[in-house]
Amino acid sequence: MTAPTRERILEAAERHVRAGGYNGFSFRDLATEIGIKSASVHYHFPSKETLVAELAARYRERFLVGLPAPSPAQPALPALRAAFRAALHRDGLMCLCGALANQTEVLPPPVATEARAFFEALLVWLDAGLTGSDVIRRQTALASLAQLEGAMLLARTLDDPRVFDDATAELA
Amino acid sequence: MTAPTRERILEAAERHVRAGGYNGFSFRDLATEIGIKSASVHYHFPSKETLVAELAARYRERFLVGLPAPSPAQPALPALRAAFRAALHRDGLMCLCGALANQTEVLPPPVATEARAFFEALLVWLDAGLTGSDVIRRQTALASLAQLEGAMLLARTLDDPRVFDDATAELA
DNA sequence: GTCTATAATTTGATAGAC
DNA sequence: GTCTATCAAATTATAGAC
Repeated sequence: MTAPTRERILEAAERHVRAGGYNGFSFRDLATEIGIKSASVHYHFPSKETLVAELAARYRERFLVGLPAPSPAQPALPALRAAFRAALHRDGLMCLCGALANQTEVLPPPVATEARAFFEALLVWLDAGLTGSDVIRRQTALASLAQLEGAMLLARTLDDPRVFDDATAELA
Repeated sequence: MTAPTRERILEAAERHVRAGGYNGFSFRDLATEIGIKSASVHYHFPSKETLVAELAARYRERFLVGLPAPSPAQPALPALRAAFRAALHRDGLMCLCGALANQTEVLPPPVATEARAFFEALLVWLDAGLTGSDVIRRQTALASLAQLEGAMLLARTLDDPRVFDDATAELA
């Protein structure tokens, strides 16, 4: 009942990126953790760049699938807050794309592109679920997304998940 | 009129950490940039851990000195927003402690401690400048700090400094 | 204070056997 | 698919000459 190796690699890599960013782990770390050799990791993913780019794309897709369709019955901000909260509370780690976004300058371009796409997708989703003028919707979307990512960051540094709840109470 | 070597090392290191976090640069990078050898960097700072911990402490002290004393005439939130905005616009980089906070798990403990102290100090400063009940002041302080750090992160990933202004317009 | 030289380890990656 | 073996480069750090 163990997941296929490729999947276990992605899971281990996700934990590591969310904990320490792109440069915070090695192929050997992943290999040791799942009980294989680093050469076997390279069999599944030719390079680190490839692995993390796929990881970020997968994270974005899954995150978006988990969001409800925008509707008056399901206000956008509480729904997005719940999604971020779940990501933090499930394993106490940063948002994967937030962890990457923080180091844009040292990321391989394909990885930076994927991380950026996560935020652009969320801004589009938010815009569709908000009301008001173009300017107001844009500012609200950016402000909310900033607050959610920042709240995860604070909760991580201060090592207290309740910090997230307090920092985003107004969005609930 | 060139700054002393020790100071130039700190400046180069600050740029690198703010761009790519703790693992995003090496002593050789710093050395090459300022025109010396990496062994000379070790003369000024025995280890990378020492260098970055001092860097974070210095960043915190300077940041706090740049903030006005809390007073009714100088509302806290716009003042803090201006300070973060200046840090971003001066060189288009992340907050140093935000860049570190994002990788708490892989930081040497002394560095993680310094990064954390930055946020604790700002929360104390904010609390003194806000009004309302204990709970309200705490939530407002956390929410504002989260929004400011997140806005810097978004501005970096989306590569557009105006994103910060839009994401924090309500704090002005 | 800065250099050359170098040690010890880690890293991303490849070749080829099984 | 996974392994052993290995590589070239990079990284943190030290010793000792100048």
